[in-house]
Amino acid sequence: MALEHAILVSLLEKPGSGYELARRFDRSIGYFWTATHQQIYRVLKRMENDGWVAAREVAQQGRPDKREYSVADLGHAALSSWLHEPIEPETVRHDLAVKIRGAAFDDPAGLVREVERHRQAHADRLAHYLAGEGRDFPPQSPAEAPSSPAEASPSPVREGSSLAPSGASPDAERELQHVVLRGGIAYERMMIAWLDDVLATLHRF
Amino acid sequence: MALEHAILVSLLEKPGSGYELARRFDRSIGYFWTATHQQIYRVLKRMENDGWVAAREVAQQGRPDKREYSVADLGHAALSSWLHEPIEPETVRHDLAVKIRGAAFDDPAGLVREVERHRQAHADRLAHYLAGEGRDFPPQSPAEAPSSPAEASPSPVREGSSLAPSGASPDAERELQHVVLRGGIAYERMMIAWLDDVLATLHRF
DNA sequence: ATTTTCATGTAAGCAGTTACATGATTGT
DNA sequence: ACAATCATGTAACTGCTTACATGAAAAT
Repeated sequence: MALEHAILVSLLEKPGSGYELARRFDRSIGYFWTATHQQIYRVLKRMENDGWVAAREVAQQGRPDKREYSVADLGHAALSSWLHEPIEPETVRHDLAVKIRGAAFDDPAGLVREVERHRQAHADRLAHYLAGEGRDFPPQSPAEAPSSPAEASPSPVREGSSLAPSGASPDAERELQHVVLRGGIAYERMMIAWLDDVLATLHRF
Repeated sequence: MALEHAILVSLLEKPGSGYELARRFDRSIGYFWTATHQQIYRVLKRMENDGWVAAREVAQQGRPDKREYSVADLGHAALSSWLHEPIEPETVRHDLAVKIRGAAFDDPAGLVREVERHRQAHADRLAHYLAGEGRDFPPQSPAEAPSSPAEASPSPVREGSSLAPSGASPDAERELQHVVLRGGIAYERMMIAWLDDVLATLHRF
C-alpha cells in the first residue's frame, strides 16, 4: 500500500490541504497514482492520528478555512523506512487487453472505435506531458534532445518546501521529478505505438 | 470490474477448473490481470449462480475430482455486452515512481539496488515473453522482424475450444493473443529503457 | 438564477489480499 | 520423513469506489 507514501511525498514537495492534495492527484502525482478526495481525507485523518502529519488551521478571505497539512518527523521516518524496503515489481491490470482477447469470441471489428478512443486519450496525455516538460524542464545545454537529461536550473515549480528537506538537494528533487515525467512520456509513446499495432491487427478481420 | 470478464475469456479459450484458472492467472492471462485462487473460487461461484458458467464434475485417477467450468450462453452474452460498452483508459499505480520522487527527501543513491531489482524482473519477463512468442508464434513469411505481424498457421496451443466459438475464427483468436503479447513485449522494453534512464539519473547524486 | 470552485466530510458496499484449513497423491 | 502438486474452500480484513450531504463565495 502506497497511498500514505504518495501523500507524504506530495506534502514534502509542498504542504497543502486535503482538497489541494485531491487536485494534485488529478495532476502531477495522479499520473502514476490516483485517489479520490474521500480516500484522501480518510487516510489523512489516520496519518494525523499516527503523528505522521500535522495540521494547521488557515483562515482565508473569500474562501472557507482549510486545514493545511505538513509532514511530521514520524511521517518522514515512515517514508524513509518504506523507501528502504523492497516492493514487488507491480501487478498490472489491463482491461483493454482482456477486451482484445475477448473480441475473438465476439465481433473483432466492433472494438475498433473503443481502441481509437483509448489511442486518443493516450495521445492527449502525451501532449499534456510534453507541454509540462517544456514548461517545467526547459532544455538547458544546447544540442540536447527534448526528452533527455536536463541539468539544474532555477525551479519554476517549487514555492516553499517548509521544514528542512532534510534528505537531499532541490536539484535532486527536480531531476527525479523529471525522470518520472520522462517515464510517463515513454509509457504514452509505447501505448500509442501498440494501439496502432492493435488497430492494424483488428483491421485484418 | 473485469475479473469476471477475464475469467469468461479464459474459459472461452479453454474450459477448466478453478485451480486451472488460478494457474493461468500466473501465466498468460496473468501478464495483464492478476487474481488469487480465493478470489477466483468466489467469483466463479457467483458466476455459476448467475448462470454465466456451468460446472461439470470430472473424476480423475490419482488426483482429486475437479469441477470443470465452461461458459454458458448468459455468460457469453454478458461478455459481449461488456465488450460493447466503453471503459476508461486505465488508472495506473506505479509504486516505484512514488519511491523515485520520494528519494529526493531521503538518500537517492539508496534506491539504486531497488531499481536494479526491478530492471532485472522486467528483463526476465521480457525474455519469458520472447520465448513464448518464439514458441507459439513462429515467424511465417521470411524477411519478417521477430515481433511483427505473423500470418495464420496451424495452432500449437489450442486443444479444444469446446462449444461453438460463435464469435470469430480461431485465426482471430491467435492473432489477437499475439497482439496482446506484443503489447507485453513493448511494455517490458519500455520499462527497461526507462529504468536505465532512472539509474543514470540516480548515479548523478 | 445557475453553475463552478473551494472545502470537508459520512455511509454503504464491493473488490481484493492475507491467513488459515483440509486432504489425497506424488516425488525426493 | 518431508515437500510439492492437485484441488477446494472459509474468515477476517483492508483499500478503494460510489453515492450522498453541507455550505459559502465567485463567476456566468
